Amino acid sequence: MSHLGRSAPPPVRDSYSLLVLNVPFRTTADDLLPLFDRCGEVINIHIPRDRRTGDSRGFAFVRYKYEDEAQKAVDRLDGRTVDGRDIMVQFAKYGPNAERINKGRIVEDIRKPRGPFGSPSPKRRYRSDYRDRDYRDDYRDRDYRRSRSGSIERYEHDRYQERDYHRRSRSISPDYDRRHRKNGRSPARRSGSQSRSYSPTPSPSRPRDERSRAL
DNA sequence: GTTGAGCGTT
Repeated sequence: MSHLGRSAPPPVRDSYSLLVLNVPFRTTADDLLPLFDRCGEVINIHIPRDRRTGDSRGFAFVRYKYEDEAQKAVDRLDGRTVDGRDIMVQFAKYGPNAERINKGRIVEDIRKPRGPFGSPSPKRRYRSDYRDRDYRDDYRDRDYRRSRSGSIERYEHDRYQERDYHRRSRSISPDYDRRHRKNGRSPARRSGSQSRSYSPTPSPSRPRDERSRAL
C-alpha cells in the first residue's frame, strides 16, 4: 500500500496491467492510487515519464492482483473524469499477461498454466542463478558479440533515438515543433565552421617541410 | 505557463 515505486516491482505473473489513457499531465500515481484502489487490490502503478523533461506522458499503468478486479476497474473507471479529463481504462496490450489480452479485453483461452508454447522445458530454467547468468553470457557471446559486435547499451540508445525520431517524424502538431524551435532557437547552429566540417588538424606543422625532407 | 495519439520503469 505504501510501497508504490519504493521497493522492487512485484512479480507480474500474477498481476494484470491496465492501461490508463487521457490522464492529465499533472496527475501522479498517488492521485490514481486511491481511485483505482477502490476497485480492487492495486499492486503497483507506473507512469512513464519523459527523459528529457521528466513530465508524464499522459498515460499510466495500473497493475491489479486479480483480473476480475481489473475488469471492474475498467468498467467503473473507464470514462471517469479525473482532474477535468475523462480517462480511458483498458487492459494493457503488451506485458506479461498480453497473451490473454486481445484488443483491450481479456481472452479466456488459457486452460492450464503449462506455458504458451505447449511444451515447457523448465529443466534448464531451474538452474541456479549463477548458472542462468552464465548461460546468458554465453548466448550473448555467441550471437550478440558476433552480430552486433557491440554492447547492449547501444541497443537501448538506438531504441530511444528511434522512438524520438518516430515521435517527431509523425508530426504531432505544427505548434509543437514551433514552440520547441522558438525555445531552442536552433541549438545546433552557432558559427557553422566547427559544426560544418571536422578539422582534426593532426599536425599544424608544415607538411611541406616533411615532404621536402623526405624528398 | 505549452501538448493529447498511444502501450511501461525506476
